[in-house]
Amino acid sequence: MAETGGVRDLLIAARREQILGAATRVFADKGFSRATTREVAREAGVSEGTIYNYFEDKEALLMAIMDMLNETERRADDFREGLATDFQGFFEAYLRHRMVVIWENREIFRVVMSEMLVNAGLRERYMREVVEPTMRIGEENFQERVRQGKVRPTDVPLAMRVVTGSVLGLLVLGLLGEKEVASRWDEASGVLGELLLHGLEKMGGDQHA
Amino acid sequence: MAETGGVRDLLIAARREQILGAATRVFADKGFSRATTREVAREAGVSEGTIYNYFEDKEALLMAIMDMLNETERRADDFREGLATDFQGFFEAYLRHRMVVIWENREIFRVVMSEMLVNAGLRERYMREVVEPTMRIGEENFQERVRQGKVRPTDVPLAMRVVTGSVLGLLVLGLLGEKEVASRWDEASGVLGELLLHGLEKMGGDQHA
Amino acid sequence: MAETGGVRDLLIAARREQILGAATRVFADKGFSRATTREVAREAGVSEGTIYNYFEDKEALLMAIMDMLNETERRADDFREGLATDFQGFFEAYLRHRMVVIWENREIFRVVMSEMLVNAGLRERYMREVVEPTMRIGEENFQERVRQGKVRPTDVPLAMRVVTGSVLGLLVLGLLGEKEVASRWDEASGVLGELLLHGLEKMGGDQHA
Amino acid sequence: MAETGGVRDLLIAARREQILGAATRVFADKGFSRATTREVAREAGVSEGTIYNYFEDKEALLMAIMDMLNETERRADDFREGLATDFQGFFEAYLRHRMVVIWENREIFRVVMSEMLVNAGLRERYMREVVEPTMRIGEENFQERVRQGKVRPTDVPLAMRVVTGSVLGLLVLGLLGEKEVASRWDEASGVLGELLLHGLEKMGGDQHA
DNA sequence: CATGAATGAGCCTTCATTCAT
DNA sequence: AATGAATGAAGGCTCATTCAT
Repeated sequence: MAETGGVRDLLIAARREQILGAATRVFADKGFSRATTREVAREAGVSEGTIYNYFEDKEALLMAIMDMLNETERRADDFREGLATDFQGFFEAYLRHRMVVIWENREIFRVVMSEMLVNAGLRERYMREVVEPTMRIGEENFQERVRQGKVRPTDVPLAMRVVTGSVLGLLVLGLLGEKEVASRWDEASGVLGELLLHGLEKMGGDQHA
Repeated sequence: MAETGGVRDLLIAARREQILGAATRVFADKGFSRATTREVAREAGVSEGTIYNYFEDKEALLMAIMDMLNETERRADDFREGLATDFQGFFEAYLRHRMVVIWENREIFRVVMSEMLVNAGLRERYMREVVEPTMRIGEENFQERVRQGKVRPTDVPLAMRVVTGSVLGLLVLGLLGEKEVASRWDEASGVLGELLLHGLEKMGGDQHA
Repeated sequence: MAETGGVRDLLIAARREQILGAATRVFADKGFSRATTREVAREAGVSEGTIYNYFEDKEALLMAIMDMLNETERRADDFREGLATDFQGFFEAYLRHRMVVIWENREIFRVVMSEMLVNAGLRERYMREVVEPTMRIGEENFQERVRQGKVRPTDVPLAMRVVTGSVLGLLVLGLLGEKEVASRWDEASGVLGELLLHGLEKMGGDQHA
Repeated sequence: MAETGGVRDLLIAARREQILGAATRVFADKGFSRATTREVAREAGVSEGTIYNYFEDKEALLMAIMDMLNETERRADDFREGLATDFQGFFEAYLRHRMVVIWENREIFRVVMSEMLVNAGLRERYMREVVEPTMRIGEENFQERVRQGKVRPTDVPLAMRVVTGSVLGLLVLGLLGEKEVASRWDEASGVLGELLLHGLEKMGGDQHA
């Protein structure tokens, strides 16, 4: 009986995933509001009624998609641990990892970001649950690096936002279909790391002159 | 008679602006699809029917908002001209200017970006009309700077996207309500410029060690 | 002053006709309900507001068109007078005349008939003002012919309807675009007269056997 | 399972009929354009949305009503077969039958005819699908009768239109509410047959004199 | 649990009519 | 008298949600 329940739970979870995946695809294609439950159902291969056995309403689908994104972020953050020594190495590896994970989940980002931009409630929830914790941890790390003298003394909070934002901005460019970014995503993290670490300007000299 | 026509044209243009402003506010608040023409009309202080005397349909409102953004971008680009000498000075001034303009038009960006993320047609039009031309000009500029030896030799196309993306990403963070970015936008361009020019890493070397 | 008034009246009448003609064309093309006052105005070469200086509302346009048809019928009826002698000659001439007049006004019939079929009020008014008087006069004429022994004794009221109906039916066929009827309308009155006077059946013959 | 499907199909067909009947009544009463889907729904005893589960749009209701009429005509035409001998008997029986069928479906005719008069597309479809085939068959029949010497040599195409038109005209008179025709429809076919077969004119000849 | 027909609230849009110029 | 911008009521249609099977 317990095992039957276990199997059933697995089936239920699988069905949920199936519907959620379909919803992500349809929402990404049409946008949340323009997407219809009918099309989500067709894409998932179930009837419209079935969706309501797994989700309270259409909005709950969006929330569940957002939760997937939170999961992703949280897992990605685990990466930060145990990387105490080499700053440049850490930074580049971190960027690379984050960008890989983000790109894999880009369609989820697409849906969630599109809605967040025009939905204050969603936005606040995302900021509170995802961005703020991430920022706080990042800032601490950052501050520590400054204290260690590894990083140029700067406005840590804003620098943190610049780094985060530059990754986010590349993602957005990619989601908008920018061809260079979309086709060379893997290389982009290297260039981004290089710029953020060493800057554009050529060493040795001619600046300010 | 000519003046009457002139006055009339002004009134018509003003009415158009009035409706377009209202649409921008409502769309930014609710999102394009959730926004109703009724609410746009109320916000604009006209009747619903009047909207349709100035715009073909609801989608045309979105397109007109997008056109405002195109205008903005085009005017901002004029800035690039006549700045041939000091790279660092040019770059910082350019960033500052772009960021001011972008932030002033942030609600327009909010609406357009939200829709573009999930509307392929809009996206392609924006890429073709705004992003690609901007990128092309920027790349040429960039390339020239590299040739002049002012800028570290790098992957110019991707570096260009990184710079563009970092501005875009800060904007998105601000639009998402990130408090640091939103409240210190003016300072952000300085930090961004510093990072992009000189990098995070402290000079004189302990990297890799 | 009186003459100025006369000239003015003529201008007013001409403008009325202009609008009414435009309305007839547009209504005939789209149907009363689908036609818009805007299109009537454009077709008439006036502004929408002007229509309302000449007609109470859109329905009044329809009523005025119907009145044109009443006029037509009344004038056509004058024909009946002073034709007392030869039945066959009278009948054929009458048919020919009626059919010419009807065909000339077919677009008016098109509009009015289409609306009457689904508008009880209009229908009743038309029956009362046009059909019933016509029928009454026709029946009297008919009855007299029977009394004179010129016409086969028959059910005069129904025979009257059959004659009227056969003309009406040809008109409807023509309005529906039946090519034979539409292209050979002038010949149709002859064939109709022949059939109604002498019948299809060959004389001297094998009927009933 | 098969039977369940059968029952479901029957229910679906019944629901379709229910909506179509309601649409016919409402359209006949108000005209297609003035009729509202809301009123059709109320008349059918379903919700407005349900209409759209069975018909593409409001126009599809009209088309389906027209199809009912096509069906009717096609079934009525079957009558023509196997009636080879007595012309007068055939003709009278044919008229009687056609008129009964037409009168039974008069409200369908009302709706369709009203729209056809002012809708070229509908008109052409009806001419092509219904009138032209009917005319062709009728003409052949007619021609054969002439060849057999049963029918006075005449302009067969136009004579065919006269016969068809006279039935159509009586229908229109009836639809317009002409009391004699409406209340004595059954007798009308007899009078019509008599007139079309033998004509109005008294035999034994005072014609032309 | 799955289904999909039924529902009806609500949206975009049209258009007859008004009225200030 | 002519104009045409403004109005807002009303209609066709969509779609999230419910529920009987």
